[in-house]
Amino acid sequence: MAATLHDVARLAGVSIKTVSNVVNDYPHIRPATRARVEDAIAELGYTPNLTARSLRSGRTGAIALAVPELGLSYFAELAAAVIAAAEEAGLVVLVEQTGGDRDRELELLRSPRLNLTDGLIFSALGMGEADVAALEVPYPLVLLGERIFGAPCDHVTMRNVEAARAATEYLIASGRERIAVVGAHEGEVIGSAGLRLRGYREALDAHGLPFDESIIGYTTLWHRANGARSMRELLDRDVTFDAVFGLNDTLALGAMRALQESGRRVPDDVAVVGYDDLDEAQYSIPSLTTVDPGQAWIARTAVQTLIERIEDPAGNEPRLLLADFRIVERESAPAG
Amino acid sequence: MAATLHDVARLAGVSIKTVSNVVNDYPHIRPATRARVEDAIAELGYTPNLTARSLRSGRTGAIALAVPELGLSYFAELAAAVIAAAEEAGLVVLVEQTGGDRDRELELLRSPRLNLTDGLIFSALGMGEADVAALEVPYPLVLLGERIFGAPCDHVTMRNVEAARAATEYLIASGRERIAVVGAHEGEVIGSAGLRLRGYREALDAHGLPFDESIIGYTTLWHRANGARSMRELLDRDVTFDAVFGLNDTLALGAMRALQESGRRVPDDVAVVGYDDLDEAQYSIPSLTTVDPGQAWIARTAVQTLIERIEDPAGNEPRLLLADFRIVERESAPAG
DNA sequence: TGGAGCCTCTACAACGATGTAGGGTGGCGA
DNA sequence: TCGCCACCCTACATCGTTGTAGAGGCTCCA
Repeated sequence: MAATLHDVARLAGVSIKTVSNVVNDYPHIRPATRARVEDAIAELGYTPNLTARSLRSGRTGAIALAVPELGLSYFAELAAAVIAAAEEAGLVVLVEQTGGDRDRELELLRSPRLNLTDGLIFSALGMGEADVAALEVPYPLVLLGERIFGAPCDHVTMRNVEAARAATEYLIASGRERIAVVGAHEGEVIGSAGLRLRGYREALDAHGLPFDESIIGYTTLWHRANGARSMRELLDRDVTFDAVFGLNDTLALGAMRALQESGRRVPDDVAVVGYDDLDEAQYSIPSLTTVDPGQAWIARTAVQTLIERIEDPAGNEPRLLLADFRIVERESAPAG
Repeated sequence: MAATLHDVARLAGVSIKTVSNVVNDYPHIRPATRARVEDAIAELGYTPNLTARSLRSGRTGAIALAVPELGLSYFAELAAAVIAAAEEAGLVVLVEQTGGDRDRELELLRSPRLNLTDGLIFSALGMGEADVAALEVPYPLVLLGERIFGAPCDHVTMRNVEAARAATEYLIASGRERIAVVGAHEGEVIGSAGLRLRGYREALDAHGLPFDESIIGYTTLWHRANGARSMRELLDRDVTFDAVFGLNDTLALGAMRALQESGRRVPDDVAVVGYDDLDEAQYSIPSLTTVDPGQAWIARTAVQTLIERIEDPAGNEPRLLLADFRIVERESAPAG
């Protein structure tokens, strides 16, 4: 069994509290005592039991991160950034996958498993405005994503509408007029899909271009496979378009794949723009023009904000923090 | 503050142990008592404090997973599979990133942070045979990867040599004779790179083909960017080859990118085979022929094995468990 | 009628750490 | 010489839970 304070104390001939004081750098300890205790610690290979410390202190030193699925590159990169930021702050990260399923998300928020952690960074995908009450939880919570605004907790996210509008305007500025969309969600207005589609429509409106339902591709999960399938459906419809806005990079990459299979050249026949700036977007053929939505900043800010909430749960009013974005020009859609 | 057993007990007018018994489905409780306790639990919204339970029971219900980096798709997909398998067993997963750095790996193995968990699934990348002693740890440990064999712990991994040999033989069978490699590690023989290179050489030997150092591309981390860079270096050397074996898919995808940039057609001029069968390999242009190394099985087996070790730490001798592999034929290298 | 044995419940100790209160030292100034 | 204070250390209670021992009441059979 692992050594405890008790074992060390007995070996060093002091009380357990003195050992605890040595471990925690309490100043008033005679150098001789300290040395004796440190020797005993080294001899027994003592390390503090974090579970016991947690029980006593009410802090675990761990935070939870809930994402739909790590198999989706966007969330893998998000998790990587969150874990790195947490590590710098001395925290470890417990990762949960919800599958983007509303019921599992709601269940997770109430799950007692979370009390192994000091707080939660929660990327919602299935919940909607109606579930806002479920976010009123008795632990520090930072919300990511865009399903819900006006939540009773801090919210770190991106400027979806503005960024999607900018991406669409970038295509328009390069001379494209029939811009298809891949990845829209039927009837959805509150999630990434709805907001990005709104930005797209705003850009069309601002430039006097018509919104044409026949070049909007609908899908469910934003997988590569769905991007390719959605594009094939558009191609089968026999409509014309000279550009595609993929509502995220994986969709755009899948769509690009389907376009090229069908004999279209990218960007000559059809320009393609994505959204997320995944690592992979640099290495596709052609490389993908996309929106960098500020994910690195989001991860750092989410961790930072959660830490503030943990240290001061009452704290300020819930805040809404928005990342800056920028268009990353690559081959799939050169600037006009 | 959250309600405790004590609060529930007072409200229901019973002892805390009785409440504990209700919570834990101990059978001998009068229905009337049980109902009273359950009402009190509902009224106070009591949930058990897992930290206290952990301290008492010595189990946390969490396991740790250490990988080099979630930004690498292979490890993201591995983590997704491990978390899913753990969830089925009622465990949560704490994810650590080591960056593939030997010192950080060694530090992690000794870290007291791990005692928030019941055990560790450890994917080593920087450590070598010399560090085998560091794997003698006082907690259940399952090793992944191939840096170290003969470790004093269970080891779940893949048949690197055989699979790489099969991939190379697949290329040879399709008529290729000058097969370049991307992703070799200078002088390394014990890691994935060394083992896969060995399989490659075995295949060449078995078919009487010469091993030619001039068509071996060396890199460090297996990023797309390094695959592309390594391929550009090969192209600059002005050597000839009619196939490329990327030691993993991301390298192969980066290499394919560089090949096409230089005007080579894949697979007509150069066939490309990868290793890992990432989701992405289905959607590249052309889609990537690759080795499915049995990752899903590895994830399930690692979790299963770790659970067995947690339940019976003495248990059997350390085992070496090897996944089956298969070649997945796609466009980048059609069968001959 | 007197145990034996089950059912239902309680009191207490323990997991390993830390906060609080307080008990001895010794030095120093009055 | 006394009292005060700073220093060093200890004893004990506590965090919220579960295991152990056992108390009391009941049924049932001899």
